[in-house]
Amino acid sequence: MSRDARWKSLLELLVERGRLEVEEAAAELGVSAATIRRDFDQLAEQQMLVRTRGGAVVHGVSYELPLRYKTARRASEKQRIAKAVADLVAPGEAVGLTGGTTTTEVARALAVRGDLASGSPALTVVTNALNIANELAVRPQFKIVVTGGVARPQSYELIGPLADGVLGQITIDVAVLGVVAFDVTHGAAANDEAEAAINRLLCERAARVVVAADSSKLGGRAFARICPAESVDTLVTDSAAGKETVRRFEEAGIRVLTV
Amino acid sequence: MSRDARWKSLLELLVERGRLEVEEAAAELGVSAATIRRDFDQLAEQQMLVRTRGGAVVHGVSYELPLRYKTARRASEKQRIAKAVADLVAPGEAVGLTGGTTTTEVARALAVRGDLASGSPALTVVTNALNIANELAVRPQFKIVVTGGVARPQSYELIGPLADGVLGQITIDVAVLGVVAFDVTHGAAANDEAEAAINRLLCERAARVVVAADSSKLGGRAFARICPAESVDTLVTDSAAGKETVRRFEEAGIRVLTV
DNA sequence: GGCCAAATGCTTGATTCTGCTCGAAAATCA
DNA sequence: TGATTTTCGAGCAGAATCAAGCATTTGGCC
Repeated sequence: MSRDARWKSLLELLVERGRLEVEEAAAELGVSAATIRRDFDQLAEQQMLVRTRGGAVVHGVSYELPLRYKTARRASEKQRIAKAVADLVAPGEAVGLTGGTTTTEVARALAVRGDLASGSPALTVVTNALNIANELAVRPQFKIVVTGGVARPQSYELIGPLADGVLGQITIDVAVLGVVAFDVTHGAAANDEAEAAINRLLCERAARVVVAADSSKLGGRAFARICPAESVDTLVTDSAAGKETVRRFEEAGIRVLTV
Repeated sequence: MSRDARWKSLLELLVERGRLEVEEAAAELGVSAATIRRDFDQLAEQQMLVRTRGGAVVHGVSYELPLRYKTARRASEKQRIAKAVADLVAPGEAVGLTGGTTTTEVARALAVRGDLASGSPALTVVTNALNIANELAVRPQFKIVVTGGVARPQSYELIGPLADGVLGQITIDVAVLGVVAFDVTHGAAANDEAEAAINRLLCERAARVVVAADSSKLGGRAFARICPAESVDTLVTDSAAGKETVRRFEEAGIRVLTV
């Protein structure tokens, strides 16, 4: 197991449990305790965790936010969804991407789309997600516009009033929303109200709104509402979505793509 | 199999799996490990992936932040300079970082500064460099403010009027400039006029201005001027800087640190 | 066909990583 | 306080990986 994979696993276990012992981690990952100690020391040097005698604890008091670091769940569904979303974008358009694992996959799918390969800015991408901007920045076929703002703690999303100001100055063709819940009556929702506010603004500036959500997100609710279902034009989800669920979305006037 | 086809396959496999090992890829494509290593190196140079020992990972998901990046020229000078610059920042301050390899090292040096370890936002970092924001975003000890704007082609710097608007709303304690040339009479300069404009704005919002430049940058000129030498409070450079050069900066009222 | 440049594969010396051992320091318990 | 146990840190050897150089092959071009 490479060091990258080991570090990733260690951080995952750590945010999940809050604290991790050397021997415990060594047994779990199948490496020696000495290696784990070295890993802990190196991660501690980078302030990714705090060493304790015999183990390590998460840095600071943030016992929350496990999701960003989890190995993406439902990876293959997400990739299929991402591919389908990418195909909804025409060359030359301006597309807005919110943060999240699904939208990150959309960004990657856009990056490998052959018909965008050449031509100067074949696509304009507007995003408040640092990781997406960072991945696409060096590709010559993209023009990347970043909203600015304050990074949400331990996350890659930019939020806050600074971002609002920038978004007010642009319009886009299609907004792709990564959501934590999407329902006909409750609409699309995010975990954080500031995040939801940015996403809402992005929707308002867009001619078309696409929600990318695997089937586990459908029909649920979450704390911060982004927009009502009527604002959404297209939903892309996986084929595990129930027939009844799909029908209700379609009755609400939303085009549903299942992949 | 041609190199193009090989690169295409490698990137496809990489996007699909997230990470790829040298031997694994060599076996899969039927070429030698040396070729794969060269391919990985070349693709990494183009920022299409991130090299790790024994393999490569998708660009953007690596935790191996400061370790693999030893490839930059004058790496050790840059790291010493970066360390010294980081020590000029007091806990709780707001520091502005422009783009560039030297300032990226400053960001990494700040990340490993022990006295910032705890306390909520121990440091506020304002930057227009996507790579810096991305690296620091997950550290709980930093509050990251991104200027927004359009990514400069093939680079990580955000530029343009959108960034101006955001910078106008904030002030910072210390601005760290990465420059391509710095001279007593010609001032500090960058390669690109839009980049210089952002850097200038950052200076104007700062109480203190620090220029981080290795000795090869001193005494030269470059296309786009950022600010006159009088605007700079401190210059941090390496000990290879000529005595006469240093003296002239000091006579201009600039504090010079050589490391 | 002959030539040149680029790409590929192989070898070698150096670097890095990992696991193990041993003495020292720290924590626990009596 | 003192004894015991656990953990740490450093050093070392083996294995894996890397970088560089060199020979061979491939492919284009005249």
